[in-house]
Amino acid sequence: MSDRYNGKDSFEEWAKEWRLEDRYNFKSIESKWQKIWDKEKAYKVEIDKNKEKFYALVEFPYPSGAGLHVGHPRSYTALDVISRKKRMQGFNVLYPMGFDAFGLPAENYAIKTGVHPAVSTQANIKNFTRQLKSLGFSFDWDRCISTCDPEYYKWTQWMFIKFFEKGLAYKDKMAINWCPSCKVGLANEEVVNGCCERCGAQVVRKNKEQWMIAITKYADRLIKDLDSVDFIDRVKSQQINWIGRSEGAELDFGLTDKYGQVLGDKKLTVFTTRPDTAFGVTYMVLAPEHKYVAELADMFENAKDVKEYVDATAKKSDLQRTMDDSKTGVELKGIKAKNPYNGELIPVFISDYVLTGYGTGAIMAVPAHDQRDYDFAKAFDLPIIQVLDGGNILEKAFEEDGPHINSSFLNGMNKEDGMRAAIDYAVKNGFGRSKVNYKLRDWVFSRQRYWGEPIPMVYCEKCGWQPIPESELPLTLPEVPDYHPNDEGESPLSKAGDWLNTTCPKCGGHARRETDTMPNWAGSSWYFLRYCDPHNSKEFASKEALDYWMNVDWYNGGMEHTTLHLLYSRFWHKFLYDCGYVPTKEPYNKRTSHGMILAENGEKMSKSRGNVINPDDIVDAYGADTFRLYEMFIGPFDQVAMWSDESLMGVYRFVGKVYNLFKKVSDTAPSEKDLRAMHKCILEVTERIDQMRFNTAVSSLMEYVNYMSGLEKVPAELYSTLVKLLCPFTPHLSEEMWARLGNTTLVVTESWPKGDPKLAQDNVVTIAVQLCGKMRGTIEMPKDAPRIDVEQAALALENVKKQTEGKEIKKIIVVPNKICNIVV
RNA sequence: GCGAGCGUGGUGAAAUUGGUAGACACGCCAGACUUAGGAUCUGGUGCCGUGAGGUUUGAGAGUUCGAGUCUCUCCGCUCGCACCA
Repeated sequence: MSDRYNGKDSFEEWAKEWRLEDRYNFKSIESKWQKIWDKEKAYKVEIDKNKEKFYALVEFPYPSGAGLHVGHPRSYTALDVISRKKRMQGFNVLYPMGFDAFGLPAENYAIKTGVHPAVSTQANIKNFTRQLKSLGFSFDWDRCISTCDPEYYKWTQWMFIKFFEKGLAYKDKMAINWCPSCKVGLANEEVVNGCCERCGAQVVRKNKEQWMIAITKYADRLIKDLDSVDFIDRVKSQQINWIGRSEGAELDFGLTDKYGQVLGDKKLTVFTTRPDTAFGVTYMVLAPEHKYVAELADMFENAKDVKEYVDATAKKSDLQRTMDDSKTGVELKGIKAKNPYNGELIPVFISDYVLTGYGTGAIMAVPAHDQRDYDFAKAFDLPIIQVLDGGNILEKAFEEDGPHINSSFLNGMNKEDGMRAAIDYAVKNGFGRSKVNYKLRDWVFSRQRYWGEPIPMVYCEKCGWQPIPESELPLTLPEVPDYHPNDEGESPLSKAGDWLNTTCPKCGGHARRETDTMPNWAGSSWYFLRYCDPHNSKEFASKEALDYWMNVDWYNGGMEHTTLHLLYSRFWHKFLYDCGYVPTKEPYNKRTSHGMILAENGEKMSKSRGNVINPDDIVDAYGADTFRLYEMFIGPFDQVAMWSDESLMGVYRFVGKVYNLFKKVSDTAPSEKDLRAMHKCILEVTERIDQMRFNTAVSSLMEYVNYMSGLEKVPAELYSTLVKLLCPFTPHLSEEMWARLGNTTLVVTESWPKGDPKLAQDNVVTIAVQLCGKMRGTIEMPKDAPRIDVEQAALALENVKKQTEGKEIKKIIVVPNKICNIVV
């Protein structure tokens, strides 16, 4: 145990050293205990069925070249505090860390420097690991994983094959979001305001063959099962919003030539949430990309205008298309649509305000009750028929509810009855059906880049797309001559020579490998499962491990992942559940989210602004404990916070105060008042950690320390309780002071103090005295004093006497131990 | 436009959920001490007023013995989605 005694043989010899030294030397203290924890594997965890488990999870970082950001430790420290406290409370705590290691930056770095992504990624992982260890997090490092490790991505590929086998992964040629700067296709979730989430370049449409995963099949369950989990509200509502479920009906409108002659079996199907307004339809609109625009082109009298408009739309970016809300379009002259409710013939237009990807890419326009249709009708001088009573449609569309008018059999009905009647009529007459639509699209899963998981599929002329046999997994990344993607959207893997050619696993004939790779969201969709059993080479995780460790009890991460990683991984997990590979329907019991840390002036920290704070510098100058404690004290955990060097100093002073307080520790017995302060602090800190109110937990500790600073001598019991309560926040300092108190155990494995509410209460209370609700003074009373005593004491106050003189006292309200309010 | 949330000192923020507003910390002011350090310690610090006192939680109203907290109206801010039929 000489490590503990700084190399000295006994406690006494070591004590000689620190009794002289009165400066808080965080450097030697922190490196000393980090070494001891490492050596004793203080945070290693195994399945232990005699203990209740607790699985705490934080989002694993992408190991960027820039290293750790001050934002990372906010989340990591918070769950480290929770994990450490749970451990001290006797739980078997799994708190793992790993690396989400595939991604574009490593590849772009390779293009610039020629360094293989695997090499730079490994170097970055090493640096991140060093940084994380320097902060004293209680991760079980034996479980560290990396998504770019073939032993890991073998299972990512295996799961992709399961998606394919179940028909949920399919290849489709479709218009996708293309980032011309990253030269890569993007999922809908990766497009923010029409721009690439990663680089900010404007996204364009590109027709490409893509692997897709049918997340929309799970849309309803992804909404419904939110009821069974404890996620903060803004996460739930954002996910529900993103999935965008809306109920309505699909209606088929017949198509005719301009004389009303029916065009064979061509039907124009639309989705609407208000089929009950069908009597107000005065025209139809197709998205310019709608297949009928090409199929019926011969019939258009103004084919040239139509083509011009279609071409012009194709050139517009999504952003341009949504920014401009003036309504443009072209009538398809030569055809008409027939309203199945009243048989009327109405004109058909194309316009870019109708989106190709939502519903059927065609709408029935009800200008009286939809502002967009209204604007279009005004621009093209089309009739507007009001079918819901109310508003003033001379000015604008009436979008609220009112009784039906001008609507034949619907007249007089409210919305609910009208909807039912309209759909019943459509079903009976065979031109419609009720239908649920989602904003959520299937997941575009192909990336035309090198540094990702190869998609384990081959194409055979005879057999089509085939998965490679399981025995060939992992399909490792081949070497390529260069990492440049090209503008045609071909992956660097298309230059991989021999690797491309293989045999078809079905017929044995020639086959060619898929050259696209998976998105970086693939590996992170199931990493929490691998942590349960990270070294298993036969399964992605054993049933025993999954049964014991799942679910994740508490998952903290950024809001920016709500409609990306968090949604994808819930979907992925549900799929594995359906296949019988995981025991639970949802992966995470509880989800919380931390606020961002901004620079001192409230701006985002960024390299270009030059205002980035490097955790290494803070640890070097003030120590990990101060850094951790400061990040917990900086403000409400779920809100944005501004970095402040001056506030950091305040916390540093506090930590020094705790260190110096040790010199006053003595064998004296604690007084009743001392115990009150102690138990109050225990109760507050315990409760506040559970509620993630870390900033107020820290202020409780500060009050407790201020109390002790006022004492001549500090009873050892008070100080050792402080050391334990501080342990989740400042584990190094706590460990050192615990040892100096003469203990030979590790404080991180000690038990959490128990607070006694009875001992925390004072037997004298201060009661506020009010006159008509206004504060007039306070009185000291024994706790739970009888009402009559309180009233008398209150009335006896000088101030009260003066102001009640000659007035009638109507009533006196006494709130026990708090308030006495006299009403005159 | 739709959805979620917020508004309290010079600053970051507390407030046991309807019961002494401003805990804790930063900053500032005054003082002490010094082997001048990123010091440390003591006291003060919402605003107006020398004072007694008055006043105060974005603005206004309401409920209540009592409102930062509940209700309504308005103003302002943040985040997410957004021509989603």
